[in-house]
Amino acid sequence: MRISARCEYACRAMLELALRFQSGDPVNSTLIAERRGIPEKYLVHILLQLKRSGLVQSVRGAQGGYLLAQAPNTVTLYDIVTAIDGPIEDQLPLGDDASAELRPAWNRVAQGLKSSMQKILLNEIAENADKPDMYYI
Amino acid sequence: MRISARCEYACRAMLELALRFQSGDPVNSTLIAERRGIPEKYLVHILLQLKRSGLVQSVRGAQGGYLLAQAPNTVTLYDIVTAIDGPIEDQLPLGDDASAELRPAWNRVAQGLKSSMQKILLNEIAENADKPDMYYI
DNA sequence: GCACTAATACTCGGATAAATGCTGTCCGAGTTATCATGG
DNA sequence: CCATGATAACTCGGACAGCATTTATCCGAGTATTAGTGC
Repeated sequence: MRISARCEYACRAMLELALRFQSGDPVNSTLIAERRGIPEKYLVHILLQLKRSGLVQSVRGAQGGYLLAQAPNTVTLYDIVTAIDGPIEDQLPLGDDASAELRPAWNRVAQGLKSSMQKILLNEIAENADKPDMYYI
Repeated sequence: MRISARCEYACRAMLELALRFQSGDPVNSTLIAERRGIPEKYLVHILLQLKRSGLVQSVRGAQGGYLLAQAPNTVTLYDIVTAIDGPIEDQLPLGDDASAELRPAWNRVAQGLKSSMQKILLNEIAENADKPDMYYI
C-alpha cells in the first residue's frame, strides 16, 4: 500500500515540466534533477518510462530535453502513477492465486483509489506550487 | 501502491475468524492456514500482529487458538490493513524529505484510500463468502 | 475415585535465511546543435 | 560568406551492483488441556 520513491520522483518531474510547459522548449534531465532533488541518472530512466507511456515527449541532441506530451490540465495523478507502477489491479491481490471472497473488496479499493487519483490534475498541483504556503488538513 | 501478500493473508485469516465468530470457541492457526491456503508458520506472526493491534484475541494451551476481539460488523478493511502495514501516511511520500508541492495531492489520495477502505466491513465480506458466485465488475 | 505427573497441543516471540524488488550507477550508442576552420 | 568537420550537449536503453523489504522458516519458551498412573 505504499508509494515508491520512483513514483514520487516521476510526479516531481512532471510538476517541473508542467511549470515550464508554456515556454514550449524542452527541459533537460540535469535541470529537473537539480530543481527537484532527484538523483540524476535515476531520473533519466523514469523520464523514459513516462515517455513510453505517452505522458512526455523528448527532443534529442544539444538543447534537447523533455516536455509534457499533453497539457497539464489533461494529466491526472492516476496517469502518472500507473505509468510508473503499472495498472493498480496488478498491485492488489486480484490474480489467480487470490482469495475469491476478498476479490470484491479489493476491487472496491482499487476503484476508490483510482477515482481519487483521477480527480487530481497536474495543473492543480502546479498552481498550488505557486502559492507556497498552503496547508491541507 | 501495492498490497502485500502479508496483508492479504491477514484479511483471509480475519475472514475465517469472522465466519467462526458465532461459535465462540477459538480457532487454531493450523486450521486457518489449511482452510485459507496460508503458510502456517508465517500466519502465526501475522495473527500475533493482529492481536497486538487489538483485532484478535488468543487463548493459549491445548484447545486454544484465536478469535476476533470485536464483532465482524465493527471491523473494517482499513483496520486490518493498517494493523499490518501501519498508518497509510507512513507509506505515502509525506515525510520530511517529501516534496511540499505534492503533499496536498498525496494527502487527498490517503484520504480517498482511507475512506474507501473504511466502507468495507468484515461482516460484508463474510456474508458474500456464503454466496459463492458473486461477481463484481 | 482422587491426587499427581507426564504428555500433548497450543500460543509467543526473537533470530535468521532466502527471495524479491527498489534505488541508483555505469557504460556505450545514437542524435542534434554549436563552434571552429579553411577556402 | 559558406561548406565541412569536430566537439559538446543531449537522449536512449540495457546491464548490473547494493540495499531494503518481504516472505518464510526455525527454535526455544510459556501455558493450558488431556491422558495416564499410583494409591
